Amino acid sequence: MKGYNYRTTDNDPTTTLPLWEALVTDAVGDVIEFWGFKRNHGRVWALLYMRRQPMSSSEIQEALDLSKGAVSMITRDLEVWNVVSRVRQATSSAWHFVAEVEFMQMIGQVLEQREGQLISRVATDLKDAGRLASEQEDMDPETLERIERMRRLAGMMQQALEIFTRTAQLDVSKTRDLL
Amino acid sequence: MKGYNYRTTDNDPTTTLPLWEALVTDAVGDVIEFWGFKRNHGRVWALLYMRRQPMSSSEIQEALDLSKGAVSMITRDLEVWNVVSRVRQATSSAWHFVAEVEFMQMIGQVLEQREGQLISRVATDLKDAGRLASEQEDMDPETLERIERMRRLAGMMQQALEIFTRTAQLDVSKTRDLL
DNA sequence: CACAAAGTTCAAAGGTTCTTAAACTTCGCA
DNA sequence: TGCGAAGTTTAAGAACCTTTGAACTTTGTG
Repeated sequence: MKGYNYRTTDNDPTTTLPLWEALVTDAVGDVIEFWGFKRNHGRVWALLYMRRQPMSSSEIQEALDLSKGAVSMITRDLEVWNVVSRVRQATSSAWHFVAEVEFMQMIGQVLEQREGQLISRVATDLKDAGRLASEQEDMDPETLERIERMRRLAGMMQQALEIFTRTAQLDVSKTRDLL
Repeated sequence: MKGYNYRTTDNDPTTTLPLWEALVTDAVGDVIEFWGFKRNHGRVWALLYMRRQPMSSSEIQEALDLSKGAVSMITRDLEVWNVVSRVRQATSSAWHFVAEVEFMQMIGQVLEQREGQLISRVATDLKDAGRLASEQEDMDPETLERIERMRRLAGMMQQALEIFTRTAQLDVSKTRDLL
């Protein structure tokens, strides 16, 4: 269990997260990491989601033990993905952040575009390979067929992933009131 | 475009793959890497799938420019996942490898188990977090509700991934004759 | 405008994962 | 059994990704 950061028994001068909050932020961090994002993207989102109160960069930094630079980069990513937004607080001149709730939707979108790029590159490469192979003399026609099959395999993966992302978003909208 | 390894114009003494084969193996390598496997798992499988002929370790090693140890480890993984099998050739005392065709199925299985472990760990952690939080005095009941919601979020992801893997396998069986 | 606080950037450090190469083990065969 | 070839293991290090920290830029305020 790596990276856990909880209040120790001694009276630590730095403000650390209570264990239950650390468990939640790290759990979300692990899930999001599985989907190819950074662990800290999930940790920051989860923290903001739990504390309704908008939090400043320095509060996030302290709570999750990150550097100033890391908080800046992570919040920018989350903002671009529309899962966090930046608000002004009357009491302070610094920006504060709040969590949006379309988390699954965001995962779906980002996966879909990452995967779209990949698949189109793969499709081009396999098309090129097929063309080059067929120009070859003494080329086994079965080999050409096998290249074609791999192309279909790639297409199938794309379809399957699309189904996944669509399902994820459906599930979310079905339970929108829950999140 | 990283890692491409194709025949250059000069007459290279080492036996390299013709460009079209390199395109195919690398394309499959990229796809498989996206799913969290190693690029070389995909490259080896694709090579074996294209050449029907069973290939020895040293042939694979030379064709894809891998080390002896790498070929040993990669073929072991592929064998464990049942996408490659080891056969004896009359002409040689060395093991030879052939590709099985249940490639999507394998991806689904491995993802499902990896993801199963993750989700069950996350579920426990969130349950613990909820328990600890509720033991806290002056705990906001909305916060408890939010932890509960994240637990459902994790469950939804599990479901969505299950749907994905099931769909992938369905797609495969629907087109079994194709691959 | 000037200063301080907030926010951003990026080279370098720190981690993690992958690959290699050499030592080691196993296998097949005479 | 003994030898060479085949196959496996693993420690070292290469490659890759993330995070840090310090310099730099921007913003807000007196």
